[in-house]
Amino acid sequence: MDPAYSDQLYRYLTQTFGPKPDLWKPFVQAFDYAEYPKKSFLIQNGELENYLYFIVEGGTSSFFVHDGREKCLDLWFADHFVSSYVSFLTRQPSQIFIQALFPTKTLRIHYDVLQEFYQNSDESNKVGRLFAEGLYIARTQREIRFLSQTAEERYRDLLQHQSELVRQLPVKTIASYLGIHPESLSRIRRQVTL
Amino acid sequence: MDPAYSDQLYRYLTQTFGPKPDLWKPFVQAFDYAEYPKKSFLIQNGELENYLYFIVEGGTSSFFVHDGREKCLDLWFADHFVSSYVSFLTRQPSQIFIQALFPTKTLRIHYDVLQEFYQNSDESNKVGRLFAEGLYIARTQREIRFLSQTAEERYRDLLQHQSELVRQLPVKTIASYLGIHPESLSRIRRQVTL
DNA sequence: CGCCGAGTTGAACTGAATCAAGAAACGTGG
DNA sequence: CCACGTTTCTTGATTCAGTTCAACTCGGCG
Repeated sequence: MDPAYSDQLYRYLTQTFGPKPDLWKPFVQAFDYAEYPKKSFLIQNGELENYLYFIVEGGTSSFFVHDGREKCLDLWFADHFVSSYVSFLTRQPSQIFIQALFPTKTLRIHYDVLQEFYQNSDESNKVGRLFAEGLYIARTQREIRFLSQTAEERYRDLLQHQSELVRQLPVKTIASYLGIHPESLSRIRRQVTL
Repeated sequence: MDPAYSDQLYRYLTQTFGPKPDLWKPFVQAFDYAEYPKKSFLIQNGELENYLYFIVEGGTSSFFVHDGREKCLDLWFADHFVSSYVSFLTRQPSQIFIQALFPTKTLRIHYDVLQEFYQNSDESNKVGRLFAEGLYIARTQREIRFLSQTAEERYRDLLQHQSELVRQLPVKTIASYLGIHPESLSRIRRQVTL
């Protein structure tokens, strides 16, 4: 494994959760490298999620399929963690797919290894707590947006705050992230662009 | 304070997070009693959330107001924790209201006191992690339901799994929890009951 | 060159919102 | 304990956002 990847994870952890060299050194060691070609799956519906992935490069979409259409729950890119976290936590089969939107490089840690950290290291539980709290906050904010904004408002906000993302990703992916169908986003784009 | 309330919290913690007498005894001590009349607010929009509440008796609705209509995020009843948790965690003003649906008795712990536990007790971080993970799972499941079911399907499921709740709460509260307006739930009820 | 997935457009449709009005239930004070 | 005013619930008519289905275009790629 390119040690630069480990350094990237180490830096991310230090910046996000504080400098804890005694924890981060063994923690980073516990990750192994995994690469996913564009459109390949980190996990599929029905499988058990055994990993928490740190995205070194690339990006992923988390979605489930209903009536043959993809329903996106979130998108994650470099320097973020991704996982079918409900499956990971509950040890139940995943309801969702996670797919690489680009060729994606990850460092991943196995469930059993993370549990060892939680059992043996006090600080790791604090990190786990902060991580889960962050996910909860993100989900709540998204729910508030869905309950209070129209699809067009959500699209305009995305354009304003994540315009690179809108440029790089296909319409169908953006539409799914916004909770609408590609045809609808296509119409919204005509309105908004003109 | 009625010591029975502390016992109830102690029992809940032991059953949910495991028997940890050395942690639970001082932890339960750190809560104080607070009572909320029906329709009173545990917290209002714009205020900073300083408490995490354990509901001893009664129930609450967490909602924000958009275009003059209440948008419910969740309902919590006896033997559960409730808080404007995003405000509590981020120390930013609350976007939401929490209102007592019935006369409601709570034990509540102050933010500063909880932080002391997190700093001084290793196990408390594990509990905080498990708690946040549980909230994240609940939010995710709710988002999946919203993205894959119609309002009528969500109502039927609620009837099936939480019929007492549907009986006890006003239509407008149920409607808000289902993400629709009272007029729409009224129409759905006509369909479903017949 | 031909094909195939991605994006766009149109027309009809649908679930739920909106606005308005009336009926029922509630609680509050006299 | 009743009377009154205020919510709450229901119903109807209309509108609207987004879906559905189908047809067509475009750009890339084998």
